[in-house]
Amino acid sequence: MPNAFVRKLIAYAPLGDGDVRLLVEATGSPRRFAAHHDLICEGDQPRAVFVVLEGWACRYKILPGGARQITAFLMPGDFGDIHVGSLEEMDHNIGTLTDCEVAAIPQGHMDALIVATPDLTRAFWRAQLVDQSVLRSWIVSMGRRDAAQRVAHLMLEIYIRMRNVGLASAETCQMPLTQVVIADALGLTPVHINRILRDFRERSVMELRSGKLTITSIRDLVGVAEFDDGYLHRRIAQPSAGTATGLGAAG
Amino acid sequence: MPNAFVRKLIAYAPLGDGDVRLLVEATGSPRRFAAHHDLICEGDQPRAVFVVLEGWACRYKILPGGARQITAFLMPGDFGDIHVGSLEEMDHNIGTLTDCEVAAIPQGHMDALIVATPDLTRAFWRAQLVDQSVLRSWIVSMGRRDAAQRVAHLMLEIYIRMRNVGLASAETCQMPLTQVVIADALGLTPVHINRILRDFRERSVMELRSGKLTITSIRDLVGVAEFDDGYLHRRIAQPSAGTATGLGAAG
DNA sequence: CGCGTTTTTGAAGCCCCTCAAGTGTAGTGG
DNA sequence: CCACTACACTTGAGGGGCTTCAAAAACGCG
Repeated sequence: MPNAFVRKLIAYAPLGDGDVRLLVEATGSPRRFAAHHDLICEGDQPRAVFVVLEGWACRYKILPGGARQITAFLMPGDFGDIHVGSLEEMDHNIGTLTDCEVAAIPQGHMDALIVATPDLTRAFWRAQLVDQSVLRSWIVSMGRRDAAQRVAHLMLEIYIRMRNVGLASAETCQMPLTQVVIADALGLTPVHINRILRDFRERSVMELRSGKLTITSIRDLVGVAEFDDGYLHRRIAQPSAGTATGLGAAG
Repeated sequence: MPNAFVRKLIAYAPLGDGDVRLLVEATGSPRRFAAHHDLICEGDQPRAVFVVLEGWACRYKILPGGARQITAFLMPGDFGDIHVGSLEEMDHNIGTLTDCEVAAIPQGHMDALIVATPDLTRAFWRAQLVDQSVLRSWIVSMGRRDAAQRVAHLMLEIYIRMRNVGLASAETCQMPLTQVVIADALGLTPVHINRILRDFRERSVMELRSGKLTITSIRDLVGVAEFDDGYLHRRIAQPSAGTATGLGAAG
């Protein structure tokens, strides 16, 4: 079974054995990091593209008051900006949330990998577009969704992303985020996250327990999150069913 | 004087006459659009990369309840995703906010333009990284800054971006956004935006009047926005002065 | 001048925050 | 096996920032 990096990219474009071998070679010397370790900090000069093979990491910024805002989760298979080497310095931090296995692909190697074959090129481009789509989706959540909707939306996003790399079963997946981390991602307080989760648990919508997400009622969760919202306002209706939770990127 | 597209890209990498000619040719047949016109909608298949030469546009999503969230402003010189053609359909809308002059570069042409010369490649890559940086910056604002900070931060971002394409003077720039638009970008209500602006006006911090932004006290505005925040938490302090407002991307 | 859009202001209410304390739960060492 | 510690989770009470609702004033444009 190929690693999560390969599995993620295959979801964006069909990759031949040669392509897969290139990807595996590029991530051939991963390193292990403990939880809460910064891989790279604001102001550092980036030299390589990080690829998370195991565990969870995140992008985040710290504000003067000490508040933290997480801007993205990096789950198995996820990687940093493919062209990050053309920046003089990082404008945010990337740190592990759990114990991680991380490979660092030097920028020069990455540049070659992207154009190695047309399939790989397209896979990387799509991955990049999906990442941006998720960023926009987060902005929409923070701007126009209340706390319950944000939590529901994030949980669905995570569940689908985990499923896309083969790390989710029908109703559950690993979800090692603490309530503090969820709060820092959604722009809320841990206290309020706790109340939302209690409500979801009592209403049998979803449950977060000992690092595992269990979706009790996918219908209710999608309903709360208005997860299918984008489709409602299209000029041309798409009658295809099941697209709401089948997307590569979260709505 | 070259168009805003050229001016923006030159800010990211030095471009020779040949490069400039390629860019001017690519945007040679712009079209005019009235304000409040959708250039492309959610669900549409993208075929070209839009380049805003004059006027303002924005990316936005509409939620089931009818609420709008703007996820990015496209000012003169700004353009859409350079690889958007590898997506089957748009997941958000792009619409004009004012009368606009917009060029559409077909995806195939764009693919060639990006790799035409190393300088152009780097300019496009950096522009893309800055766009993502701005997206992350918006997430930070929505998550961890209060209303006054968000307004101040957005105004500074816009002012600097306008200055980068030569469209700002020492203290002012055109800013044709209504308070409703600002509210839809910051995840607030127009009523509250109005109160924030009144407060800034009364405290002689900044003023928004008849489509023009006037920064009365850049010091106060930077202070309110905590615009320099990122630098405070670097591992290695950078003693260089004046970087706070000299960045290509807003903090 | 007349009309639509934008801006402005007030009053009341709710969502989420802040502060504070208490309850698990896992790991460690005696 | 049980203290002890550290961390995460849980719950309550009170307050504040922003929203909602409503209406009037000002602006821009034919």
